[in-house]
Amino acid sequence: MKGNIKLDATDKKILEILQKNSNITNAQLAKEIGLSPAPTLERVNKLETTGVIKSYHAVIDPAAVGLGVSTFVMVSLKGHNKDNISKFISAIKSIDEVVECHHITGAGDFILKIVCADIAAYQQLMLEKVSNIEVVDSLQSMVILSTFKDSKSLALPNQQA
Amino acid sequence: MKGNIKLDATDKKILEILQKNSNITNAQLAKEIGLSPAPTLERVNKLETTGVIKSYHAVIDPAAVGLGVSTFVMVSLKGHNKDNISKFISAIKSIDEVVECHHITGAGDFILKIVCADIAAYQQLMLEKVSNIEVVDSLQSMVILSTFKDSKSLALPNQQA
DNA sequence: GTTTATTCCAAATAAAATTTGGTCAAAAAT
DNA sequence: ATTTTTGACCAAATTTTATTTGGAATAAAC
Repeated sequence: MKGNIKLDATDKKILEILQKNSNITNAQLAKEIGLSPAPTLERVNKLETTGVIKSYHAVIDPAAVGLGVSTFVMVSLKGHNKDNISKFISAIKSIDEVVECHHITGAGDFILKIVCADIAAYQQLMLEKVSNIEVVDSLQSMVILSTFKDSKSLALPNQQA
Repeated sequence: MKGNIKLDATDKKILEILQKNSNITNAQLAKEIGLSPAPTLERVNKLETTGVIKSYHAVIDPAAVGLGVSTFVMVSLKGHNKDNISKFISAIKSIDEVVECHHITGAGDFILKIVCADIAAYQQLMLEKVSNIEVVDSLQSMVILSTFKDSKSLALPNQQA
């Protein structure tokens, strides 16, 4: 039930613009895509109700709120069975500093993205929370030294419906 | 010049709410934080002008627009000098499918997040674009099988100003 | 204890979103 | 081939929301 929504060039323009800046007014959006406000709004509403647009978020500067350490962590589990995986996932979901958790192919089983205040907080988080999840076997941390690209826009492919 | 902005409990509430849903009306936001619309708006504006809130974005469903493959790629460069690093970064910035690029400690030098249509598109992207960056030494791909957490909200730490 | 800064509210105003009614053109049906 | 239906659109009215204003209350500075 996904991927079968037809998007024309106008819809794509809307998605490109709203991914870059969702605080644009409907009137301005209408002007940029070359339509009047009424059908523009209608299209945006349709994109929302069909689930193409999932949500809208403010992005904050981590440094400005005292979040100085971001990391990726590769996690290997003790067993790869469904039960262990769901135990791991539910434990991870309760840790606020873990902002992403993906099941992956390759070296590890999961990759996490963690954002927290400083190295001390990170150490404590890893020792007291992540390491303590019983099904966790090994952890490999990669500390982010600096971020050169963090686009909030996905490049839209040429539909192959 | 970062991290020295004082945020009280009300500001934090605002940030928590706007990270979760930036499309809330100012009136509703005011109600949720227990203030009237005027000072609420004033606080939001201040958070924007001081750079605490960086931007606002719509999040789209990758599957709904035909983006079926997401990966992390660990990249090692041939040399770790400034010149090679800046060559790599500028090449990466021009590839739309690369949505994130972080300089990291640990196994590789950089980690990328890539989102594209399918495995064929991914292969082509890697072969024709990423591998072709001259300073790239080795690449290790991790394909995302499924995503269990992708929070757009950072957990705000207790200020230590 | 006065002044100065903030922070806030209620109410007025301005701007924006949303609805409405109807036109037009393309596609489907007859 | 003509009619009907459908979908997308626009202009303008209406409703909702954002924003400004002026002033009160509070707390910090002097």
